[in-house]
Amino acid sequence: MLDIELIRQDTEYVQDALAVRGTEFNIEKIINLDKQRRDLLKETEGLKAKRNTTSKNIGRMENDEDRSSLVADMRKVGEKISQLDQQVRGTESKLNALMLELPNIPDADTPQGTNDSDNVTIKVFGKENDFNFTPKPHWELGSDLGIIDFERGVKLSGSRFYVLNNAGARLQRALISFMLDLHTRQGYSECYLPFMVKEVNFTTAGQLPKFSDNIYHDVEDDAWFVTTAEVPLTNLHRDEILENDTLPLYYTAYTPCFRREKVTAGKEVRGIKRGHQFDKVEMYALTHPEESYKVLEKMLADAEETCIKLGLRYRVRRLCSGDLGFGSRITYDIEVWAPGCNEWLEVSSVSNCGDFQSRRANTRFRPKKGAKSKYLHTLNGSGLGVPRTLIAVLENNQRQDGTITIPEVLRPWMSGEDSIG
RNA sequence: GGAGGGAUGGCCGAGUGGACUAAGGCGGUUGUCUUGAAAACAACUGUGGGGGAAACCUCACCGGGGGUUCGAAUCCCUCUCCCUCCGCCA
Repeated sequence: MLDIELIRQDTEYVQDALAVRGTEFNIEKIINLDKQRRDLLKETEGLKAKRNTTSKNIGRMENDEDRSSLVADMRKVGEKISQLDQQVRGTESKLNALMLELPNIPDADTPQGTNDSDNVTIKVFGKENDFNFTPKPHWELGSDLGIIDFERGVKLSGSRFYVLNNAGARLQRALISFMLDLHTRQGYSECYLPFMVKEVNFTTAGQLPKFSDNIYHDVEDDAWFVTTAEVPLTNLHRDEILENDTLPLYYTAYTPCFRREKVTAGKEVRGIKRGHQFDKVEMYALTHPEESYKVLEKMLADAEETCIKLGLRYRVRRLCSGDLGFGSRITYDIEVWAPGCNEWLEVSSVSNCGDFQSRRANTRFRPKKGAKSKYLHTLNGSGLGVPRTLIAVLENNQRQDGTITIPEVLRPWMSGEDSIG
């Protein structure tokens, strides 16, 4: 959510700043509703003040005649008030609905562009693996080794679901444990979250109202399946005022992620790259406004370290304005190289949302004892998406005979074994 | 799923239609006293919105929403959550 005061006072700036996202937004309508709201408030509150003092006087009055005449007057005032209140409510809900549809203002450092081809690669780390054979894609490796079962996944749940067996299942669990332990050492506190949350959590995090098509939910119980741990984490401190010295707060959490993505079958969804259910370890931070850019760099470095420790070749890209997420001001993507699929796979998105989510969530901090509370900044970053990391681990560590070398850092969770197959 | 009991400020807790401008206590902040601290005493001590250059004025908020009334923490309806008991259950 943007600051209505900013929109009011610097309308042109907001209009221009949002335009770089490539969509038009009706700021003027918001300005008008805001004006209308304040005018109505002035009127209705004046009447309420009058009624309050008069009602107090009525309680003290002895003279029945004066009394009943005032009561009659106030009855009329009351009718006018409830009429105006209704108008206020109507105006506010219209205004709020429009405000919720405005995305965040991209940071000055976010490059302008229209789609992912305009994203800017700022770093490539690691050398290309020197295979003296043609590396296989993971769907071949996985099927041959009996660790990924696509057919039975489809039997159970339909297309884009799979079953992991034996070393495949263990390797995924190893990755999750490795990531959580690493992030804990990096200063994040681990938490286990509900995988179903109420609708309001999605609005707060900025996934609703815009992305309702992508979320699985049960209407009867107001239970919405998380699309990312970012959603519950954004709401962990909803409606709270945090003490100054508790910031920054760092969290890490593993959750499955459920997404009703409507991507047509084909190269984009081959293998385990894009399922309706996938695991992810998330990093999240709540910070002072003036610290969020420093924390953004820390979180990027922390996500990179995950790739480095796993021995994966990766690149870092800065997303352009047209590819930027709804709530983000600035985002780095990390992509790892998968030699079997022959492509870069996005395994992490690290974003600074500024106060966009904290306004929606009403999460504030108090800069000093007795001072006015302020909205804090929130950041999120994957650390990392598990299936794609698994793909990269399998494809990069394959040997000519189809077996896999298990990366050293994962062996503690693989009973010390050094290979699969 | 059934029956009953609850929800009041940072915390405890009083409050059944008009002085609630929410008692009292605890906690917190500041001050007096003190070499310093403790104790004692005193004052202050919620959130958000609107107006205003500011001082300040004003509105709303006693779990959420709606209603009755000139006037609601208080009465009515409804929802949520918590507790106790019964049933069911991995």
